[in-house]
Order: sequence, then C-alpha cells, then structure tokens
Amino acid sequence: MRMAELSTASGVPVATIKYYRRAGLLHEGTRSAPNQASYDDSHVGRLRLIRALREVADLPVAAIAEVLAAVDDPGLPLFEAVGAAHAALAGDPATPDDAATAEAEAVIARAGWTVSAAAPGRAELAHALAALRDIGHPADEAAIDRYVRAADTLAREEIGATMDAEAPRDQVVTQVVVGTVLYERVLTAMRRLAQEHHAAG
Amino acid sequence: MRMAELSTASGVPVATIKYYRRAGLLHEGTRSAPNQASYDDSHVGRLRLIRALREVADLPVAAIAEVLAAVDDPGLPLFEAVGAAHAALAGDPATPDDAATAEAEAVIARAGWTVSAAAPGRAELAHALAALRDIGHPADEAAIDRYVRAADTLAREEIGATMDAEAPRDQVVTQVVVGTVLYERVLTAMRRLAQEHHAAG
DNA sequence: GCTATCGGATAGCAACACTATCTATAGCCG
DNA sequence: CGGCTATAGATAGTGTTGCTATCCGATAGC
Repeated sequence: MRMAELSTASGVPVATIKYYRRAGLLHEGTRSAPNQASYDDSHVGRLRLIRALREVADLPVAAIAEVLAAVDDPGLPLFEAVGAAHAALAGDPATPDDAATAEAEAVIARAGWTVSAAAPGRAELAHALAALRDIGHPADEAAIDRYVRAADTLAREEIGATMDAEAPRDQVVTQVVVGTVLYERVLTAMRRLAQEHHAAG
Repeated sequence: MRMAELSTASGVPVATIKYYRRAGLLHEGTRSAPNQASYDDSHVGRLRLIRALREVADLPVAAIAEVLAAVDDPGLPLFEAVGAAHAALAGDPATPDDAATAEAEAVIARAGWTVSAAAPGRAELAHALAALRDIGHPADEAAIDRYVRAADTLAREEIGATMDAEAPRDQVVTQVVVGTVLYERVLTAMRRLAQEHHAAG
C-alpha cells in the first residue's frame, strides 16, 4: 500500500500522516528505497486508533504518543500500560494543596481502595474536590458516597469482564487501554442523557 | 475593592481578569469614574468559578461564557440551564454517521431514557460507539448494559439529591450546572482509582 | 524519457489563552 | 499642588498545539 492509498483507506490526509509519523505515533512502512515505503493494514488500524484518541478522547498528540508507546512495549505489564494511559489522560500534573490531598486520601480510605501513591487519579480527585470547596459548594458525604459506589461497582465489573476474556496480550492491552479512554466518554455521555431523562421525568 | 486587591484575592493576574471581562465571563465593577471601578465578593467568587471550569473541567473560555450566561439568566428554566452546560461541555458538534446514530438510538431506547432530539449527549455517545467500532473493539451488549446501569443509577441519585435541596434559584442553578461539570471529573478520577484497586486486588 | 508520486525537511497558519504595552486619567501622599 | 502609582480600555505580542502547504531530489511506472 502506498502513501496515497493509506491516506484514502484511513481518511487521514497525507500531510497529517507524515506529521503523526514524525511525532512517533505511527511506525515506519517497509522501505524499498530511500524515498519509498509501503504500508499495510497495521498502519490503517493504527491511524484509526489515533483518530479515535484525538477526536473522541481529545487527547493531545504527545499524550497519544505515550499511550501508544506503552501499548507497543511487549515487556510492560498490563497494569503498567493502564497506568500509562491514566497518566496520559490526566494531563498536566497540577499539584493540589495539602488540604485537598488530605481530603482525597480520606475519600480513598473511606472507599476502601488500595492505590499506589503515584496514581494520577489521586491528584485529579484532589483537584476536583478542591475546586468544589473553593466555589462554595463542597462535596458532602452523601455525594461522595454516591460517586464512590458508582465508580466501585463499574470498575469491578469492567475488570471482571476483562479478566474473563482470553486473548493474546496485544489484544488485551489495546482493549484495556483504549477501553479506559473511550468508555469514559461513553459513560459521561450516558450520564448526561440519564440526567436529562430523570430531570424531566 | 480595587483591581489589585481583586487580583490578589482571587489569585488571577490583572491582565487575565481584564481578558475575562472582555470575553464576557466577568461582570463590570461599580464605576466611580471613566477609569475607575470597584469590585466585591461577587467578582472574587466568579473568578474562582471561572478558574474551576478552566482548570478542572478544562472548558474553553468561549464555553465558559455560554455556561455562565445560562446561569445568570434569571428567566431560564433550570433544565435549560443544564442543557446549556451539557452543550458547552460537548464542544464542537461533530456529526456522526447514520449507523452510529442508529446505534446510539438503540442504546437510549434500551435504557428506557426519554431525551430531546437536540441533546448533545446523543451525538457524543454515537461518536464514542463509532470509534470503538472503527478500531475493531465494538461495544457488546454486556458492556453497554454496564454503563447504562451505572449512568442511570447515578443520575437518578443526583437528580433526587438536587430536588431535595431547598434553596434560591441562583444557588440551585449554580450547583446543578457546576456540579454537572465538576462532578464528572470526580467520577472519572474515582473510576480510575477503583480500576487500579480492582485490577491489583 | 516523462510525469506523477514519494519521503523528508521546513515553513506557514489558525485557534487559543493569555500577557505585555500604551495612553490618558484618577487616587493618594506629603 | 506636585509627583508617583494605579487604573480602564485598547491593541499588539507570545507560546503552544495541531495541522497544512511548499520544496527538494529521488523513484515508479508507463
């Protein structure tokens, strides 16, 4: 497959494909000459994945590069690949203040979760809770419990479903990492739809 | 309160405050002269809200302007204010293809939700489902049901908690709109933490 | 041989969120 | 009242991001 075919097959402009390759998102084609290369289905699939992460998950190109590097690393344990996806999703690590961090710790302890100290979700949670406090609408216990229950139930089901599947590591990693990112969008879209339904009903 | 005090009280640079006011995010101060104005706590609170929406929810300035315009409009019914928040969150309205739209419709019907045709969540859901299909990992029934259940339960609880509260309309609107945006971050952060917990456990 | 296409490099562009500068006035201190 | 700083408003500049367009020399395929 030549460049023009790859472009039409994936729906991504040639110049953009070149840009993605420079950014390390796409692997090289098979070289037949210094200025010729041929591409295959793996390139088409990769481009579709990139577009999904860009357009649906709205990840910056640099974050996509990190996620894909983790997915491609055959020696990386599954949970570390997921950790890389989480880190990429979290974006810039704005360190929250001590009070917010303590509040997040309390929530995690209350939920009974065991998570590593480096988990990006900690800072994210702290940040969101701090923002709610700062605008004068701090999260109360009932609200916290609501989200803890929802997150805990959902995550248990998700992890359970993943464990059931028997597939090569490549498949599983892609599914888990991408699922983490794309199903987050599914969840938030559904939450808004359900909110509208229950608010009207 | 003068400009410099407002800046230190809110932690937002003077030039940025001016920029927010030009963008329609912040109301004018009380004018005492052509080049003098005084600000009060309402300006401090508004700036904190703007920062929360920028830094935590990562909303573009133009989207924040829309959300705040809806919050400030005293004649706007509550559910329309929430609708404005949803629309602002959804961002650019990338229209999905017919197959994806049909799939999203089926999910909504399956969930038993009644939502307006204009709900931005429809397109968002369609987009996410289409992306999963395109990368070769389409959502199966079990997965869909998982997220439908989580979203439905959570939204019902959220709406119920809001209805219980008795407060002036201003308070309620701010709480609902901001809650929609900021609690989404709480939820996704918690989901990632719970995933890590259950994956390791 | 001739023309279209290719890989690779570089430069340009548009949007975004600030940030800095300028001008003319106003507050305030001694 | 003089002088210094602060202020509103206007305008221009900056850095980042995600492409997009243009060149260049080499190659493909007829």
